[in-house]
Amino acid sequence: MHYWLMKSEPDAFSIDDLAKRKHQTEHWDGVRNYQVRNMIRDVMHQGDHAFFYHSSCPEPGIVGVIQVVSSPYPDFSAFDPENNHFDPKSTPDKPRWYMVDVKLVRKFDRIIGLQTLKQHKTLSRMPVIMRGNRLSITPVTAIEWKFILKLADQPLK
DNA sequence: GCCAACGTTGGC
DNA sequence: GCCAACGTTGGC
Repeated sequence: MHYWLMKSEPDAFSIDDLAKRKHQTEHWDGVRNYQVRNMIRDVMHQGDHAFFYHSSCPEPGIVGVIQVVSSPYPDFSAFDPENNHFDPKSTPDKPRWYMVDVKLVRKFDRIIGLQTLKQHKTLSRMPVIMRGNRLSITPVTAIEWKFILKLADQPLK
């Protein structure tokens, strides 16, 4: 069982978009980075939980929790020439890119902002708070996971 | 295999 | 819109 943090630009796909999908479930396509591909394909499992992170937006931060509800399978958006993430080197016979389906578990009452994440020493090793981090999916430790959930449920002063 | 050029990400 | 960081590409 693993924990993850999954980034998405809310302009492209937000947690509210996920909430509107059938069964509040959608495939997480578009990963085109080998490190991330390898984690999806080789480490990620059905049942894993992940934080949904909004990036490149007015208020970047963690906005909720999602769950991996499929095994990894070939990212078919790579096969479609009309798709932004089309990759002619990936074919159904020899897929290069993989994805999973994710389901909404909960949306936080408030965003756990990047600034908040940076304030806590417990979270100082999370890649997401480091400048220049380019991985759209990163592992989260059990300690970080619990700590962030506590933050999310802490009453506001 | 090196590395410069280029493209993308993402915070600000 | 700027720019730092870093991945990818391609010439050699």
